[in-house]
Amino acid sequence: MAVLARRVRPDDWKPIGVDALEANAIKVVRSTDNRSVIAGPGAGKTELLAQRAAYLLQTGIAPPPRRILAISFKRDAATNLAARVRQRCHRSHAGRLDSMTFDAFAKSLVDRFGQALPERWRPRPDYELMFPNDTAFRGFLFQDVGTPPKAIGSYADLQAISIKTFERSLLVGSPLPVLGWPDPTVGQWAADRFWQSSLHEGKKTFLSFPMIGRLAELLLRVNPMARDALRLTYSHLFMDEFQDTTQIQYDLVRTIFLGTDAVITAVGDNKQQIMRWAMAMDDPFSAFDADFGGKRTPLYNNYRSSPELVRIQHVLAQALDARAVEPVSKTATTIAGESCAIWDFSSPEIEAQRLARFVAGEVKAHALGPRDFVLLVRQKAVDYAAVLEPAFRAAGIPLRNEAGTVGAVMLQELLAEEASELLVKVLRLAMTKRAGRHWTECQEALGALRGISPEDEAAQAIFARELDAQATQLSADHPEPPASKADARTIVDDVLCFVGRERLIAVHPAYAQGGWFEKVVEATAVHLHGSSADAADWTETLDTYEGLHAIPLMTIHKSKGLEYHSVIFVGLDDGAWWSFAGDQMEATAGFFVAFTRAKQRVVFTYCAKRGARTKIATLYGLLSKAGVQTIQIA
DNA sequence: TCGTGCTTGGTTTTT
DNA sequence: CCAAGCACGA
Repeated sequence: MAVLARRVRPDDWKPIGVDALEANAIKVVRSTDNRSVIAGPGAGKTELLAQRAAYLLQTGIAPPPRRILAISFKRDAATNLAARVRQRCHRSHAGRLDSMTFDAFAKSLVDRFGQALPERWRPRPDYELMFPNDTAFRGFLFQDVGTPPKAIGSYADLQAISIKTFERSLLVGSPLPVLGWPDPTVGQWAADRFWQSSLHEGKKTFLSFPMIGRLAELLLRVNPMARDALRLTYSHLFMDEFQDTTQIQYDLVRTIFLGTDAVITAVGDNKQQIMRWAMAMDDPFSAFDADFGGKRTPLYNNYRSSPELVRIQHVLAQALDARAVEPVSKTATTIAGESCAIWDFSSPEIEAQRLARFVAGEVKAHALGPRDFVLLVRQKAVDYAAVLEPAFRAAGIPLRNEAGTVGAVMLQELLAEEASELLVKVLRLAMTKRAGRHWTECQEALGALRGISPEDEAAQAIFARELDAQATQLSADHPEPPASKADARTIVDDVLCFVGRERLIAVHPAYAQGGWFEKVVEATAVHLHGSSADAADWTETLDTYEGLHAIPLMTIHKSKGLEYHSVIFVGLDDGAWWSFAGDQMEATAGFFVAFTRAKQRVVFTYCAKRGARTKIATLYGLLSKAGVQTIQIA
């Protein structure tokens, strides 16, 4: 018998798990109208959405059986929000939040209703995903597309179309015309050829995510039943990282929710818009305010960074938005000395050695872990890793390139994969002592996969016994960490056998596509073997696997949404920032993102051997304006 | 086969 | 901006 969650009266509702929210945050949490929340880094945007979800669900303002749809741009953001709501709410409440990425949402619509599309736009039910690159589009435009009919245009007209224009404007730039383009230009004719051949002319239908987004919008436009089903389902919509919204995503939301009773909350930060290359709209907040009557509600607190860092951040923020308001830091300074400095080194080798010694010293002196630090670079993390890694190893701190690849998968991506997470959970349970915490985690994760209800105590007890037996068997079969790659693969296969390959694939649609599952499984084996190399036992192997004691190295893009005690940005020079002149705003936004990851300290390093600092003088100018000093290190 | 000079990619999300 | 890869001529 399920325990029912008690409903709270709106007046009695209090934020959960936080001391206080600022006035505007409370207003948004309790809002009954559409809001655009523009707030800087560390303002607690995700926390705000989690609190609002709790408020709507616990007070019944989102009345059952209606649900909340939370749309994020990245997978980890979607998972993160769902996890926070689960922490704060009863299962029966948290279960009425659908937190997913835009792409997952659009794909679910095409999978559910796609067969109701008019024939010319209907994908085959067994369609496959494609990730076309410039080469694919070039091949299509210069070869496969053929010659346009005379009345439409010439081959030369066709050649005049740039790849970017074709990919972004013609193919998916605007909503699809139900009956096709009535009087097509050459570009529209070519786009239609691409659509038709992708949909109907191959052995299978192949669709990219932007194409899926456009099909989802079309199917809701022509199929009012499907559209009304969604409108009925969702009483509230959240949109995270709204500054990164593309026209495709925006059009889809507009088709579903414009003119309905759904209450929309969009949160984001224009100053962190570093995804313009991925077709993010110029100013999605203004479009939202105009179309949906969104009411701007800024947040003024910064819960992440020290007052000194917030002061410097504001100097950078003003370069991105002249009207930016300086946030109020809610975090105390805990370090002695400068919060920010530029360190000027004579060679990359000396730089590596000094940085390693610095981090090792700080870790020792101030009870910090390697994970409190991050090494950020603009690009080419492998090249930096090659120089930094030996120095950090010598100082007793392993360095890990999060953007590095194991097998065919990027490390950061692999660790977020369900297959990899389950592997670690099962191995921790089976191979390490005092596995109490791992026991609960394992039982929850595997139980969910098997569809065992947490309330069904009898089934849980039977499953617990099976889990115990399997864990004992695993540790008997593999008492030591793998000595070879083949060994590692056997262990991974044994664990998957127990977890249930089919179950895993059934729950995660991505694993049914192409060869992704096999790639992930192979990568886990490769990484498991690699992690056992210098490890004395299973605990050390699994710690290394998860990178628990390693300092992370990553690009600015990968660091978005993360936070660290100390940020060390390596390579503030023209070389790394080659694209600065091309799009100053986007580059400065990247600089801002890097800076704002830090809670207490930011160090920039420079080395003349890597390049000059004339092209990015503006960035140095901003730091100097904020009073940041350059220190020569001999 | 080698040197020269030109083009291109790098930062990258999504099942 | 700079490194790598390519085409082309000697």
